[in-house]
Amino acid sequence: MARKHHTERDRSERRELILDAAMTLFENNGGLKAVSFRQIATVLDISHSAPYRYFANKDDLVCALRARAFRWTELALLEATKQSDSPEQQLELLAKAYIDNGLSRPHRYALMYFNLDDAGTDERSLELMKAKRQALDVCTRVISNGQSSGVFPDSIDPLSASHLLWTTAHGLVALHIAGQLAMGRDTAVLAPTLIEIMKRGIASYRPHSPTDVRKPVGENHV
Amino acid sequence: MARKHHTERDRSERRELILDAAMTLFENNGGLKAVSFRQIATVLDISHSAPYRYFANKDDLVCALRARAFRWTELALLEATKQSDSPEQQLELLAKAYIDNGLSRPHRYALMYFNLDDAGTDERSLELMKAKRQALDVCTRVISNGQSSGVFPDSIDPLSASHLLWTTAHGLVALHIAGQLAMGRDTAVLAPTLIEIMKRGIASYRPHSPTDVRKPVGENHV
DNA sequence: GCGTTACGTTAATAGTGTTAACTTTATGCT
DNA sequence: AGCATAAAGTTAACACTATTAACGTAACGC
Repeated sequence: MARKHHTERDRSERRELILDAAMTLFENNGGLKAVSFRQIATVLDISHSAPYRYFANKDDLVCALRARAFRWTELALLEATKQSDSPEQQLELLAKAYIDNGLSRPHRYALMYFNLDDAGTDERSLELMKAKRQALDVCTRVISNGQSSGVFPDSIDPLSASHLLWTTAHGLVALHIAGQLAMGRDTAVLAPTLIEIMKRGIASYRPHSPTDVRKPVGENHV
Repeated sequence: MARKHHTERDRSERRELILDAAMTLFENNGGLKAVSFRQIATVLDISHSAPYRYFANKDDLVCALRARAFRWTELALLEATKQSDSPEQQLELLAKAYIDNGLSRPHRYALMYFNLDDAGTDERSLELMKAKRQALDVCTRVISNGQSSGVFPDSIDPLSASHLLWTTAHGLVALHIAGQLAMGRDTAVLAPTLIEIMKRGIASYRPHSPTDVRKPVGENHV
């Protein structure tokens, strides 16, 4: 029974309702396997093909779920940066928040990353890309602020630096939740070591082309 | 029609045949979605439930596939180390081989890692763990050799160092093939930067208490 | 030769994504 | 007001999937 429609707001409300149900199924049962149009329809008490009016197919729905997960990540990162005003501490808090978030919610983390991107150009893919970008920007801004106030060396641009940190943190979290890092070594020990090494590495890093070095960096930073 | 049996060799031969078919389906169609017992049975001209005599279920079969992928990785890494006798060059070759391998075969890489480990204790899981461990050991040996000959600092134990390098390389490859690193930054540029930073970081790294890191750490979980 | 047993087969169950054809219903227009 | 329209929802169907049970069959050890 279609109640009301034609208003764009109502449509997206129902869309969100479907996503809510899908995300609940995902979180409760731990995995995409438990997320099916039929299960969603059951909990929402609608027919199993009704969600197709809102999502072209399952990939489309999953894409929206992933965007949601990235938005939650952004919120967690934003929350972390509010705990301090010092860019240096903010960066540390950011790393900690990111890693903790990933380790404590492995399925959600896998939802975001364990998936070969189809690199679609439709609306949903753009929404996903935007969500990813906004999460990353939290880090980029902190680095940018730190460089402006002279706390961080500006031998590397903020976006590249963000990508480097993201890459490093992702390696740690992804390997851990994939069960590869449980071979006697503990992630809790590996993480600080990795962070320490990255700090020292970045501090002493100079790009290959000498003209790019705008500011000499000392080894005694950190 | 059962021809011959009771000989363990024949049984594992047929098992390998099934795995061959599964892997071919996987590689050709790019993903686990195309790997089904029925498709395997079709190409092998057997009934769709025959493979169940060799694999308890699909997870079991996939587990065996993953072990295979790790064994191939080990072979690629071994091949790389043969290109040089210097541990320093070997480590560089290792990193390059690992990254190239992952980037050029994203689906196979995803098969290995994009998957939350059930941490099963059955025979198949042990086979998988062993394959992983043997691949990692290639790196551990190179580092160990380098330390013995004084080329690498021994401020960190070889296994920990291997994990660190693995983590770093995995972050790069995993993020790239998940499509997250295609935002203007090129992985080909990011990779050398990351390697450079890691080199500098490890070179200047000193553990907090020198005896701490050289010993494996117990299972204090996060 | 004969029973055991692994191997293989068919049939059936239950669940999935997806599409098509149909019905309902709220809305905007006349 | 009434009516056409288009969105939303429904049912039915198709073509897959994993998995299991019941049933043959052929090779091996005895």
